[in-house]
Amino acid sequence: MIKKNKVLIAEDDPFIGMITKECFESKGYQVYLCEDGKSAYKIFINECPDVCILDVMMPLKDGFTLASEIRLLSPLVPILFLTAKSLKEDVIKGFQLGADDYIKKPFSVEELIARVEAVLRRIMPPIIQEKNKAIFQFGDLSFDSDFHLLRSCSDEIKLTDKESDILLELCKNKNQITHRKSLLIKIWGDDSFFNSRSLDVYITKIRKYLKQDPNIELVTIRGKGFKLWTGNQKAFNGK
Amino acid sequence: MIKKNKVLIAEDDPFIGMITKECFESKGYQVYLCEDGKSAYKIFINECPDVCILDVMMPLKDGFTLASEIRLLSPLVPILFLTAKSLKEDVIKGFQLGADDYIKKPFSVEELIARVEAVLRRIMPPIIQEKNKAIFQFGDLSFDSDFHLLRSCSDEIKLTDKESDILLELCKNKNQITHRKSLLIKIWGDDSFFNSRSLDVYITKIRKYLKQDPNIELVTIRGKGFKLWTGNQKAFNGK
DNA sequence: CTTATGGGTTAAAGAATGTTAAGTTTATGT
DNA sequence: ACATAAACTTAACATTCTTTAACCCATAAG
Repeated sequence: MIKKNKVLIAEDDPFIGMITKECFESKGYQVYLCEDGKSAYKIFINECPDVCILDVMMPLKDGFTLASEIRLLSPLVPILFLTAKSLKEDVIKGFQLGADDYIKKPFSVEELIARVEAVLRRIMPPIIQEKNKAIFQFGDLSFDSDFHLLRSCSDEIKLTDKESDILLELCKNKNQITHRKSLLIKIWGDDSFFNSRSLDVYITKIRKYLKQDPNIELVTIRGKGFKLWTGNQKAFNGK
Repeated sequence: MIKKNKVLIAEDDPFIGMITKECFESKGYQVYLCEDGKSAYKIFINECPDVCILDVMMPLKDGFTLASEIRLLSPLVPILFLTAKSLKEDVIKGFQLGADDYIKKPFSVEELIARVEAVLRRIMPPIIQEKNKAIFQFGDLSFDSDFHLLRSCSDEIKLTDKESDILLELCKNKNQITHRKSLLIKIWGDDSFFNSRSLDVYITKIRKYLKQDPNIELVTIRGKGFKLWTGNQKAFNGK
């Protein structure tokens, strides 16, 4: 399981705070929301967030002061200011305090998230981006999508790129439908006639591999797509 | 002697370009200014700037296209967009292309510089490690790119220039993909058919050298490029 | 029951890459 | 400047992966 990134949001406008929190949560972040600088500082100490989004004008302790205190504790944690103050001098001051971005209100939450992710992308070791360690288990088989390996108790098959890409999509939707069109777009970029036939060829190949475990079925849903079905749900002897 | 940071500025408005250039120069940067996307690409290849500031709407090649071409060549160089297009969709698109910032016109040059420096501050340590570091370690091997030496505990191989150049690029992107096209352009200057075959020959040679350590793999990513993979990632001890 | 359509399967063609060796160029020592 | 070895490129052939083609069957609609 991938560790959630923690975001500290210090914003005294409850409406903006709530909306922002929800959007970040829907993207899979762990959000810590507070409405003043002092409690933000406490949260920072307790939670060690991966990124801080600070309003500049806040009760008890303003964002600039808070940022400089945070910088003392952690010289590297990303800080983004979020503020209505758009004077050039304020922006410059924000960056001098070691900020990574300075976003003027009103702002779009999508843009804020894009900016946060731009910073995170910068500081995350590339390994983490690249390898999200995706190993799927179904029936007696396990599929390591990073290494394109399909393992059974008895042996191990190296899949080709396309085979692996397609199986990955199917795994992501295990026991649910994977739409033909969405597969085509994700793997080939468009859903032309030939690519569609190509997909069928790969489905045949993948079925051949999956034959190893008779409990696994790659079901066709005519006119819609495919479903990777791991029938034997019941034989779940508590692990 | 501190090396000047090189800034590529692609901006078709001569007035904005000039002002910006002068400001960066006064701050001690080496500036490469051009007014269209095609010449920007050429400058990028020749000069390997430390940061790129790209206008989105430019003659001959737009900033988004240019950015994606640059990303192929260099997955890490910071890119900042500079544009009058402030639609939310455009901003998001910019960040999706791997941009580090997206600045809407009109802007203050001081703010631009502050933003560039915020990004440079972020990446400086790794850049220095990656760019100027002459010695790479992976597995049981170490590669000294200055002296073209590949060492293992037992012996030492002297690589030829091309072998070394290619291995250096692969090392810079250790555990990440190195695109075939980017290698061809960086090493040969163009990606013709014959150079491409030549590259394959070198890959074979390098693989032979790397065989000394079974944990190191030079994986091919069909249709994309290669990845120097050093198996022993040893966990990621959090923190 | 008939037909059009979507899908299954296999084989062959095509494209990308791997490998080795034979040419060609470049650098080096004399 | 010359011979020579090393470095590099081109060629040829092998292998692997992907796409196209051909033919078949199953199912839903009329």
